[in-house]
Amino acid sequence: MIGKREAKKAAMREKLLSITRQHVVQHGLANIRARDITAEAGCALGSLYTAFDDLDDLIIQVNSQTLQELGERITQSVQAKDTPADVLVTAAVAYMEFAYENRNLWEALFDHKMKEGIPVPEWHLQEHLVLFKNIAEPLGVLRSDLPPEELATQAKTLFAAIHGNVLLSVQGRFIAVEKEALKLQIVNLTQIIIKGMTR
Amino acid sequence: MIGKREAKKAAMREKLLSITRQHVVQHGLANIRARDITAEAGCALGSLYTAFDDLDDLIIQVNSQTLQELGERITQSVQAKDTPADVLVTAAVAYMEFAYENRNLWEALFDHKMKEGIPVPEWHLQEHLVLFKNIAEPLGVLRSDLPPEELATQAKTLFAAIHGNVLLSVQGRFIAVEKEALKLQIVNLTQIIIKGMTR
DNA sequence: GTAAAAAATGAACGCTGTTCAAAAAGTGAG
DNA sequence: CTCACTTTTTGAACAGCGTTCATTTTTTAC
Repeated sequence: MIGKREAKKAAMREKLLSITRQHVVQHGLANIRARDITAEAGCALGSLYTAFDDLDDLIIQVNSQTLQELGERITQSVQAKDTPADVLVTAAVAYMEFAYENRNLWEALFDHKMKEGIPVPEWHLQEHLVLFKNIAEPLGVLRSDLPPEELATQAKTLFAAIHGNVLLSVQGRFIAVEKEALKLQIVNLTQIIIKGMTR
Repeated sequence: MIGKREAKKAAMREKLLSITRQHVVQHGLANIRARDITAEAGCALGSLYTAFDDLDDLIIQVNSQTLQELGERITQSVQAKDTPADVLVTAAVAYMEFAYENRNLWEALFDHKMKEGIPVPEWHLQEHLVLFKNIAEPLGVLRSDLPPEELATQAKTLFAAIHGNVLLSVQGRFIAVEKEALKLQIVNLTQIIIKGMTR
């Protein structure tokens, strides 16, 4: 009976993680409580701290999952597209749709702040790069004249522009909250920027 | 000696407000504590709750001030500009510079969340409209063919695109943190979108 | 079977925003 | 000025939070 400890520990981590994820989905990041999570998991309050460093750690794990799913969703959406412009518009729409359909998970990605002085672990920062993964390449096809560094900057600019629109819309700030209206807006903006960038 | 009560109450509000504002400037929204504010004001903890409804109310007052200053800054920056494109680029740069030079105040505008179930007061939502005030008009000159409603949508899209870039940069997410680099990026993006929108 | 190692437990700690009974201060009439 | 009344100030108290830690329980290896 070797490895029973590790198995139980891994099972506990998984249980706490999935419960936390579901809690974020249903009640949002702001309503995550250590006591709620452990109560629902049927374990003691302290067990959370043998499975994870602290709540920040636990939430980062949730966000890590979300980023992976988001990345897969975007990658999958651009599979059948052939023109670079098509890829970019499709990726932007996929991003927007994911945010809209998984509002609380998506908001947690950007609302979560580490406690004072503790930096976000490097491996998790790296995970955020999936957000550009599908942008830099098609943009490179459109602008083969640009040096890689400049291309990366433009890709980030494009992403940030789309992100800003999705953000203000999902938050219900100023912008239309309706999904279809936002989709049109995102397609419109993406095309505008592509045209502007490839002139 | 009439109105001494009102005067003291107003003075207390002003004192707590300015101290809170300074605290946000120096330590950020996340580090605002009722006990710190009242201690620095030299009054009892409970006094905060006769001057303001709660911490959310106090923070909204700070944000209200910030929005007013931000609005004035943008309005002032576009005074001498004559072409619509010039106005838009200048306003975008002014927005970015304000965010950069008043990072904590600016972040508080978008980081602050009301407690569960309590909506942001309508008058404060209205204050956010200063952010477009200087966008819709010059855009209307460039696109006199568009109906007002469509124009408003485009203005919001433009603002959100710029906002997204400023946000990710100020947060140090992905994008360049250097001020001059961001400025170039903002000018570039704004021009791209103007071109794309006025084709 | 037994001793060492790891994990689970939940009471306790320190901090938070908010409340509220009591004390203090301001107000207006006589 | 005095006195009743109203409003504000006060800070102890409360409920809730994340986190810690001595104690107990479980797992491991011999």
